Amino acid sequence: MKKIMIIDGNSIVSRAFYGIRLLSTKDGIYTNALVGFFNILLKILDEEKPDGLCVCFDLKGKTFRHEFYEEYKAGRKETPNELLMQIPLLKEILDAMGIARCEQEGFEADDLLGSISRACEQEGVTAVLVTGDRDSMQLVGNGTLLRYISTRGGKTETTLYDEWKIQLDFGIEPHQFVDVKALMGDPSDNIPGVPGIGGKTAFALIQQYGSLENIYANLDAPDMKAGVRQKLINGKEKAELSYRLAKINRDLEFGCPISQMKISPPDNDKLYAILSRLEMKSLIARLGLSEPSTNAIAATPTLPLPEAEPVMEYEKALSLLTALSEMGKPVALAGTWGDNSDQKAQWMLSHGEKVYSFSEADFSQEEWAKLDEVIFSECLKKIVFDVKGLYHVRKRKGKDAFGIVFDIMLAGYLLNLGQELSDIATSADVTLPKKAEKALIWECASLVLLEAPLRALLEEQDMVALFEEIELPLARVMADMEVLGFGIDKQALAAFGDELAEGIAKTEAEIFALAGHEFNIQSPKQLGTVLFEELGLPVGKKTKTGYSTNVDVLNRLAPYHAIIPKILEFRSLTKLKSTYVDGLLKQIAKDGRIHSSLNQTGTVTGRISSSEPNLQNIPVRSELGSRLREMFCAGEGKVLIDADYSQIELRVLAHIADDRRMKEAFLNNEDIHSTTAALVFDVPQSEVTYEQRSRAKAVNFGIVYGISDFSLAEDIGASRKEARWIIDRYLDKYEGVKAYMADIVQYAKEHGYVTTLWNRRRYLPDIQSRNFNLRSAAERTALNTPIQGTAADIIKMAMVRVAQRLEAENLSARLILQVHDELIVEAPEQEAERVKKLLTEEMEAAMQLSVRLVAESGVGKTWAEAKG
DNA sequence: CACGTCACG
DNA sequence: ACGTACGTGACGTGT
Repeated sequence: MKKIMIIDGNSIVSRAFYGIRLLSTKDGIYTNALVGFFNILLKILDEEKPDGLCVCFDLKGKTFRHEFYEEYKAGRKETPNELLMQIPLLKEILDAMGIARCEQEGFEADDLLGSISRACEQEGVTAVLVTGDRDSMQLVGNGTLLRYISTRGGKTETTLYDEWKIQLDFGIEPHQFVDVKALMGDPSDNIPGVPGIGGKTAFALIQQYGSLENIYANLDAPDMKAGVRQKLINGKEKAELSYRLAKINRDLEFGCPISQMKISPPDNDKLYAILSRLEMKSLIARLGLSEPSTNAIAATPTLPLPEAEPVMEYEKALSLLTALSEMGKPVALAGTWGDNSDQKAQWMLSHGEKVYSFSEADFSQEEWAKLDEVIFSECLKKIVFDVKGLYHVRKRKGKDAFGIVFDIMLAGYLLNLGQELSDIATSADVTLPKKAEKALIWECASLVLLEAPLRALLEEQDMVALFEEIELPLARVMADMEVLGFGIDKQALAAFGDELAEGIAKTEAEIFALAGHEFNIQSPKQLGTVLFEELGLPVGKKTKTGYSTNVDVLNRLAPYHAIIPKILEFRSLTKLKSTYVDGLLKQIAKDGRIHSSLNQTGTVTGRISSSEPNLQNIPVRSELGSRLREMFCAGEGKVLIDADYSQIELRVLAHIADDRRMKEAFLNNEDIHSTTAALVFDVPQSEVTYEQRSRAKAVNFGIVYGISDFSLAEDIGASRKEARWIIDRYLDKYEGVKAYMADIVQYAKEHGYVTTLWNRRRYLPDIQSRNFNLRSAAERTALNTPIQGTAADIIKMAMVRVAQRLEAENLSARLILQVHDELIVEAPEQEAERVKKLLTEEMEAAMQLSVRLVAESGVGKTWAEAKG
């Protein structure tokens, strides 16, 4: 046997349990953890294709508890009975499947994993540990790999760790996890750690000093913070104890020889009986149990990983690159580079059969410069993973990259296949070579295998234009935007922060006076106690954990007590200070600007998202908050040009729904909310009241989101009946919209997905659900996604067009930010008028709809001014 | 780490 | 009869 997979049964089954909502058979046997466990197991078996398999369990007296042990629950979180009951069933199924189990009285699953993998290392067998527990990271190395399982939003994600990946993700060696845990402790494992030292400090200390021992040997080091030093001194004993507790025992007799971990054929009849009793039909089908001759979990041969062929001779390298360019078929490109410019680069290229490796170290400076130029030239067509990341790498070196024709990450995003290379391959049914230590060769070999199948899928789903005309060129534009960043007036921002701090102190004092004592206003729990128990205010909404104290609730309470407006004021002030002033100050880079990250593959609708910091949610609606936009400014001698689409989502709706009245309103340049009010309330356009217009506006928004009378009533402060009447009137007047709402839901039910005008696709599995809530949410999504997503397509197209025109016209103005329906360009003052015109033109021409797209623009030194 | 809250489109 | 609008990201609290 060459490779064995060792599964932490307890960890995986509990991940599965919490990842899937409670399911039960008609006899009331819970099965969700079982279903989830086998989904995960089959998925990773398929990916890893090991020769042997073993599932470990710990036996720590965790058996079924009767209800009179209820008091247990009051304290620590105990494993719920619904999960415990499924564990014996799991073992039964594993036995029937012929999968080895390993459990030793008094041993933790961790120790079993550690000891079995140690035995594998001694026998030269690769051990792949499968667990959702970070503690096992310490076991990685010497041929032991770890597949870390996490569940996010019901989806299972797996990450394969070797030493290299651990170093990359955590910045430490695998064995140093013991030292880190000794410092930070782990309450769930009763490991105390050093009091006052959390994860961040622990990792930083170990990264700096290497080990616990070395930290204590260097307590007097000048860069050791005094507070940390004191905590370390006080907690020395606890640290040493924690170290012993955290270290996984790898020398246990686990009483189950590795040779017996071979996967044996399942007992068809027995397995069939158990699974049908548990109503796990899809597993029966996946295991091919109706036909006992087939065995779906048997290992199938896997692709060999090619050896990398180093190209070290300059002439040979050049002729090889020329040959690859002339082949006409794109080649995969993967590489490593240092963050420090003095580190040598290594690039790998592959056309499918071989992987060629080019190391900077093998060439003279001149030779390498030439090779670098050829590799990144337009003639050599390349497939990469994360093209935006590549542009950044190149920029850091002062270089560019041309000829990138395919990005597996972007294709995986558009095709809804997942974020990581191996997820994408699995979802696209492409077999990759086994992932080995040689990560770069693997990546390069995998990229080239994925290109053709993904391109075929893009063609099949009519997304080639979206990919080639929007997303791929957009990646370059976004990379430029990230590098440019947004200028900010640090002094003004800090001064605003001081102003807020004064206001906060004053408001806080007033609140304490009104409440009669001090408390933490920022704690919803404490605030709830003060408002609803001490002051006896009427309880409106409740949350899962207590009283709701959100804005809506507080606004309703405003008439009852003078403390309420003060709390609202406090909330808005602290929000501004902590999230915006303090948050933004922390993010100002050395160049005095803010460089947020723009994520091209993060949203389900096709929008871009912004983070660290998020510049897409800078306040604008409140007067005080919008002062922040005065701090966002253009550089010396430059101005900002801001343009936003007017009513883009409703225009898209008018087009998609092909609604006669709505299109007419836009063609006549009418105020859409007034028109809607006039139609719904049956008054002449000129006599629409403020109140009517504002209600109509809420309905227009509501329609785009997939309205319900309840929520509309909530929003406009009307009765549910009244809201119902308004919606009905609306849909009678806008017949096209009414038909669209029915049609799109029908479409989603038939196809399982909805699309935008550029064929961006979103799958809606819940549209078939028998659960009313899930189904309704999916129906609203079916309504909203084509609208929001098409608007996203349009502004992305506009960004590409704007960037291309700026370049074509030799202007030095550049896009610096996008906020969903708004683009911000920074330009030298003398370019302002030209750019303003160009910007609105390109935004309006980005897509031809049956109604005009309209963009409105402004120019100013600050964001506030430009938007005004 | 989950939750509540709130900022934006 | 159901429970209640789409999509994001950041912060602070508390388990």
